[in-house]
Amino acid sequence: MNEQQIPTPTDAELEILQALWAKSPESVRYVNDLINSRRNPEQHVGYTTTLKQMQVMMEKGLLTREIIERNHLYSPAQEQKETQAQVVQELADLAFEGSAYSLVLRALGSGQTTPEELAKIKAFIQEIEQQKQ
Amino acid sequence: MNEQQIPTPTDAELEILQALWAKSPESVRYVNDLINSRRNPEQHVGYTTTLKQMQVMMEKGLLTREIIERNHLYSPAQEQKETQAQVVQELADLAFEGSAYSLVLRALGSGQTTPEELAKIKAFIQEIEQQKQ
DNA sequence: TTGCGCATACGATAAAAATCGTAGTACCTT
DNA sequence: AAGGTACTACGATTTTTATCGTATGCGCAA
Repeated sequence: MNEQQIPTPTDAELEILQALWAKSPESVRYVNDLINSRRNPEQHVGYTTTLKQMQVMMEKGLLTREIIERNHLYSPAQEQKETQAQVVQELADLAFEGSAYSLVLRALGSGQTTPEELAKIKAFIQEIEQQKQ
Repeated sequence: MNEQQIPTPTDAELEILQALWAKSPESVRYVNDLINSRRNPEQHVGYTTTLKQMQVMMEKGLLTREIIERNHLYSPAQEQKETQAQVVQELADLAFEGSAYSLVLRALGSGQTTPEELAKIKAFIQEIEQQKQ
């Protein structure tokens, strides 16, 4: 029986997860540095803030931890794609009447995607269509 | 000069916007009823909660208001598609390293889209590709 | 004309999320 | 052995978001 029920991450938690998706297991120091390297200096976040955040995420079941040489190394408890699917679904519910379809249209419509990416998306759709038969 | 700088809506605010995208201008009563009709009774939200929320949204510039026969009717200050593009971008930044492309792949990958929708998405991509030439 | 129903205003509170300060501990360096 | 450095634990605070209670005003029906 799957009794987990992992909550969907908050914004700050997603930022941390993103760091760990890039590389894990990793230390709080690594995560904190990476996050701050992506922010402008005015909104740097303190080390203990990230630490506390990650401790809370452990309790929530969002992260796992291993202790190596008295250092704590964290990893995401879920696969990246699972979490991503979860947050996309949440946004779809909140702003697109639950329709992943209209979310996709909007994402494509804002012109951020390159021609190569468009081609890959088409190819991906083909794949799905094949499978479904 | 466009001096607006409208903040991106919170979750509760998106719920309200969704109601007004369906029909506007409309009253607080309408919005509150619609929201509650989509929730299970345990988490119904009080009328004054929605009212207050919408008043705050006015101040933030998310809604506009007109007074007709001493009733207040609200409308979204932005087009639906603008706001939607905004929140998609935000989610992309937060969970997809800023890439709308990988967000789209994930949305498509979770199998919520029907064959018809897939076809329409392909068609839409064609359109974009035409335009770009 | 009285009072009920329905509306808005708005301060207060509650709940959730994010940030930080301080203390404690271990290791290394001198 | 003492001091510096780097780590974790954890309570407390701040900030943001969400919810609500109470006061107040207006129109309509009895």
